[in-house]
Amino acid sequence: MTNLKTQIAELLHNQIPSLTIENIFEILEVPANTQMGDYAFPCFKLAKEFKKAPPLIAKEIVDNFPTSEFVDKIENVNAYINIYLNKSWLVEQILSPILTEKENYGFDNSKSKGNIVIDFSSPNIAKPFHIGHLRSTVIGNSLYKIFEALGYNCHGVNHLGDWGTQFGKLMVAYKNYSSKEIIEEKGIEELLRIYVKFHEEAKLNPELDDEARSYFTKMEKGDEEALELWKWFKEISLNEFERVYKILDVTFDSYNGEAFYNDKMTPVIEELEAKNLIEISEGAKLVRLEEDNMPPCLITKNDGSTLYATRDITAAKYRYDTYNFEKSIYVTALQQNLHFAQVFKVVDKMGYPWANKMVHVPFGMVSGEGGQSLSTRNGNILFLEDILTEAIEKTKSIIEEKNPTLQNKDEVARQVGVGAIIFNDMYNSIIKDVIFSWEQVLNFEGETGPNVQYAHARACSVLRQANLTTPYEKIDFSLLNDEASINLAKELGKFKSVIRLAGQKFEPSFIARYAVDVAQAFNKFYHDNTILVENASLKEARLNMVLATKYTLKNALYLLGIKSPEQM
RNA sequence: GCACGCAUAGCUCAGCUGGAUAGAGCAUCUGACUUCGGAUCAGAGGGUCGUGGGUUCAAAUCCUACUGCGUGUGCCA
Repeated sequence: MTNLKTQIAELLHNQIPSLTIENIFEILEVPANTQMGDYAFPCFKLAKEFKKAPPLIAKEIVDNFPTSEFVDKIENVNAYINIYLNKSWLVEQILSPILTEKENYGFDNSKSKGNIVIDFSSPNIAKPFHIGHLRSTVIGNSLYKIFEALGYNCHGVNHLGDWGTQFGKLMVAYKNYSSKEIIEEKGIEELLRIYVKFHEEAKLNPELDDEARSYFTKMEKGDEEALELWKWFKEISLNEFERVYKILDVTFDSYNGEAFYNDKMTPVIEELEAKNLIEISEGAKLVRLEEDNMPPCLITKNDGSTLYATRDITAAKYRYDTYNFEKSIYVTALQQNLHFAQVFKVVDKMGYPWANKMVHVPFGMVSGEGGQSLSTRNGNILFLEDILTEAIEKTKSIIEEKNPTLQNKDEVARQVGVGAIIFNDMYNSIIKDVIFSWEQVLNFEGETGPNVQYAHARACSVLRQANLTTPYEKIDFSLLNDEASINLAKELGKFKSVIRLAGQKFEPSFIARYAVDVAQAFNKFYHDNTILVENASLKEARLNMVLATKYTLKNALYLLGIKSPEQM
């Protein structure tokens, strides 16, 4: 499509030499209504230069427009120049590249554009994986695939929350409310119970918080008993996480969490001091950010132990040294906006020019129906695994009803059920808050993941029933001249520019919206046209359209981290 | 208080760096192939784009003030 648009821009450039092809390209638009052509060029901006009314300019350009093999008609409506392309040329221009690239359509697999580090998922150890962690995991995973498709070499980092005062809390809780035996038996469930209990008790007994802090300080100083417990809790949690990542089909290149930076922070603090950025206030070390309109960034507490920001600044530096990144992306909830603004600013003040390559990608919060919060501390939790299980079960019952003879139902149910959850989380702009609703998550009709998967499965089904023999070079694309076919082709042609935009805006939702658009255009095409017709050349032409749709849908879903079963 | 974010149909939201009658899905109602998968398709109703100013030939989109909601704001992450 981009190619098409460039060619139109070149034609117009011959008529309006004062504008560059790039300028014209930018002004060119796709009209809201196909009745108004395939492309439109508004002439308002030419008024000053030509010193004429825009409609007159439009008319002159149209009158002098040379005949072209791929422009069927060109006319002006007021100040707009509407361009109607030759449809068989249009369809061929779009479908040929797709049918050449096949499974790689849309993807630049070169890894030639440099490194990108994506910090995502990053759950806190000792807390179960709940619905709130899903967003970071799913969005980060999608951005990883989007940037790979754009030609970058991505590195997924699971910055585990495996260090910090919370461990002190857990240790105090363990000593007071639990035992080795119970935790060995119940695992993370018990860790959660005592963590919640700790917060309840600490409200009445603030000394508990002090005790927790001192336990964490012990950890930082290398206390053996404390570290032993820490290691144990971490193992229990990692097992749980791995199970969920497997269901979601998400992987990481590194699990270097906060603890990994424990022995790397001292040099960074010294560097901050050497660069005169540190001020000591009430016993704590901090970096003043008043002139940047932000509160100060705490580097160490008054007992000398480190904080979240200390570890993130250290991690930022480590990642640049290790990956020499073009971008370093942090996918976390918007509550952390200030934190990352501070961290980025401190890195900037340290004089590192790559500070502006760090990006925080914030997303909105998930709350329960009725708006209750779902925080770990108050124990009001929707466990992700329960949600996934429920979605998979529901999918299975739908399959039993609609397609009882399907092979490997369990695996397909997993792909569709999980796809529904993932899709639901990324269909809207990620900054929007999400109110978790079973009704919405388990709805598989309309703008949903299963709906897109269904369109893909239908395409596969038709292709299975036909023998596609003619190579696409010999297909007569002029046979695909009905409105539904042309609209579908146009939709398919947008894929690459959609991926580019999704990357620019860090918005997987662009891909999700696009997948729905393609599915809808395909459903319409499928409904209006019988594909397996007698006329062999018409059948082959339509089958190639189906094939191109299949590649596009599958690849779009892939970018979201969703599988495309051939049957469902 | 200050900072940041959000505000479009009954509900959930699109609307690309301003452009021609503001679009989907859900929900409600009506209808559809004796052939390829009805998790589909077609149609109907439903809008002072939070409010007031401003910039512009042109504003849901940009600027500004206000209102409402959310988040954050020195020793959690």
